[in-house]
Amino acid sequence: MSSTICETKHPAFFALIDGNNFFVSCERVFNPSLNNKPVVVLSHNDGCAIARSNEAKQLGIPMGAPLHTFSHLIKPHCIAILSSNFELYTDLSRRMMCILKTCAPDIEIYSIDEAFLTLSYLSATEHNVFATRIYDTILKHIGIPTTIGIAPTKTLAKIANRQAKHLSKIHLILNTENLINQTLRTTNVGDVWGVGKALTHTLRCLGVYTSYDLAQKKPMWARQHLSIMGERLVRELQSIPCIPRHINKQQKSIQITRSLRRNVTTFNELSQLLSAHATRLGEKLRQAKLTTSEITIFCQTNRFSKTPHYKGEGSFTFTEPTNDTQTLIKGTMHALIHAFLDGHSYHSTGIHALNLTDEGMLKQKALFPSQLSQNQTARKKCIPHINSAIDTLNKRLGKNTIFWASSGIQNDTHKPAHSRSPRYTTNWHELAIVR
DNA sequence: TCTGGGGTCCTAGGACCC
DNA sequence: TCTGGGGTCCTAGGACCC
Repeated sequence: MSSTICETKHPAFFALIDGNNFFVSCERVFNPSLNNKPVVVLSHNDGCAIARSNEAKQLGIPMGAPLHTFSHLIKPHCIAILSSNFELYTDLSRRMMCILKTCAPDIEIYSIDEAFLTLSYLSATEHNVFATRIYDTILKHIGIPTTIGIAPTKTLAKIANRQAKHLSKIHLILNTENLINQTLRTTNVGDVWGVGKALTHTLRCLGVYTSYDLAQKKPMWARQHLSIMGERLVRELQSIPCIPRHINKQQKSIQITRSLRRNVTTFNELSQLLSAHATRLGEKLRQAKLTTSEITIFCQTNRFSKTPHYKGEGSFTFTEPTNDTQTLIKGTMHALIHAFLDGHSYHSTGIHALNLTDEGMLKQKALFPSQLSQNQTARKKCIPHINSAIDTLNKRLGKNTIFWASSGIQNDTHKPAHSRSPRYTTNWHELAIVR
């Protein structure tokens, strides 16, 4: 798609493009038999619904619903239940964003299925054609249907996008005061981006029910009653952009958490699970070229169980920032000693890496370097190569081709019950076969 | 039986300093 | 009896997002 970038700046408009029911749409790209059928994609461990087709939404299956709360609908309505396939979704997302990058010079990827484009180089009369072309291009090249909302601020673009979906339209452009007000009047304040349950309650107590009501408030009123977030919201609803662009912001934390298919009670089992988490953390850090200097881990019992809830936490600070798997595992084990309490039945575990810094910083000498023997120094130099070799092998030959013995040989705590679709676009062994 | 995972931002309040 | 005050920094936890 070629769009001329004009020298003359038009008043800024924002476009929000998102993939409809993204994970379901990704599944349908390679499995057309899922079209026009209720489809639900489940979270890790098949716990609850994280994506639903429109047909599944019409059956009343809410976002985040635990599988057992709608399992009675599966057979009578022939609902297709799929385990999540994040490798496929991430790859199709990357492809979708690549197309968007060719559509506009200024793109801000907001999530796996959403991106904002700044349209300051287009005149208002061009928005309609622009949105239609984006929709057509992504559908043709990726196979994902999208919805596009265009408005003077990001918050209004979100509202436009939401309203377009309600009206079963491909796009909605809010470019006049009348249109904006009309849309705000029919949008509950709780449906505004940034307004959650707590804020909805507060706003209702203050007599604010629709987003139009909120847009009528003075920014100072919002600051007094709702803090700086509220003021920002009011201004955005009044067509004054004030959500800053996030440019190349470095990631601040990485976490890996999992709930388990069966509870575990022993230190040994927990240590194996957390060792696997630490291994995954190492992979993620190295992939992002980051290091961490502090980790916290937790192990907790089932929040929904009637028995008293226990959450054990422990942390570990490294003498110097690291992304070495073995070092991360050692730190994790130290932290677990603090967190583990015998006598509990643990249901979920996690590791959280903080104080992330650029990998390049590793090259800086520590202020008080530890005295290492010649052997230790030689080993230290080998560490990045060992990690890199393991990462390459696991990437090429499959996850866990090589793994640390501390993670245990058999692990039946994560296995999903439903089937994951093939990784059509990222794994040679799982390519689609044309007959 | 069965209730996700990975992030960011903001604020209140404690610790600490002078 | 009356036990400073103003500032900064850090952190835990809440709220929110997809």
